[in-house]
This record gives sequence, structure tokens and C-alpha cells, in this order.
Amino acid sequence: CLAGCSHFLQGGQWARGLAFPDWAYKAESSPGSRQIQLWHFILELLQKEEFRHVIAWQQGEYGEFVIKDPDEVARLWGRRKCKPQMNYDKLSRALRYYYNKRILHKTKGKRFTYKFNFSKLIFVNYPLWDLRSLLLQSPAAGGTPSS
DNA sequence: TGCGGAAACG
DNA sequence: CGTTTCCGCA
Repeated sequence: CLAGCSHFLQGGQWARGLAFPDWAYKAESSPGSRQIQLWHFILELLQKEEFRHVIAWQQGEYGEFVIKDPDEVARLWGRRKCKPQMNYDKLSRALRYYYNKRILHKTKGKRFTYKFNFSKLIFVNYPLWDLRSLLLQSPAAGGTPSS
């Protein structure tokens, strides 16, 4: 697991420029380290081309993504959190807890498809310069996130 | 497949 | 608090 967590420890300076810096994984006020959150991790996978066959943005719907390989996403998540027994059943339960928090909601009828509530979540958690690089990843984002 | 209660954990 | 684990239900 240490090997699997190495890129987490070195911080988020991979990908073009300013994608996800270290502070994105920490609470605003608490100085101590904080474990990565699932939606951070999902965003992280979504952002990297090498995981497009595993998870990807859904064309057309803004903020919507499809988990193409649930077992693999669960395996990756389990490795990151040092939880070898992780599976999609458990991971999806964690995703369901996001419904009430308005971080995510399910796209009904579409298999393994969820949607981020960008307006509620991202805009308050990310500064504008960081938000832009994030939204560029979404195919439905026409370049201008209208306030 | 997807949901949400319940208990447990760090 | 944010999951992880387990489960009954639809």
C-alpha cells in the first residue's frame, strides 16, 4: 500500500499545471493532515486520461460521469485507502452518502452513472483559477462556467 | 443494480 | 465526521 500511496504523499502536482495541489486534500482550517475523500479521488481519476476506460465524463450532461469498470475503481480506491477488501458495493454506499450532502446524485436509469453537483460543491471549495482547470475536463463545459 | 438503516471504526 | 462493513429490501 505504501507504494500505492506514494503519489498521494508527494502531492498533486501531476497533470498539467495547477490541477489538484496539496491543500485540496486538507481542511481549510485544520493544520494537520487529512485523509483523501472519495469525491476527491473520483475527480482525480476523472482528470487523468489513463483512467478513461475505467471512469469517464458522460458526454452531454454537465458533471455527469460513468463508472465503466466498477471493480477496478473499487480496487483503486481500496488501494489508496489501504482497504484491500473494498468493492463496488461498499464504494457505492459511500457515494450514496453524498446524496444528502448534495455532493452527488444518481442519474436514474443510467447504469453506474452519477452526477456531481458542481454548483453546490466545487464553487465553494475551489478558487477560480483551480476551478477552470477542473471544468476543462468536462466535455459539456463550454469553457465559460456561468457564475 | 440500487437504496438506505444500522453499527463500527479511526 | 467520512467512510467501511453488512444487510434486508425492491
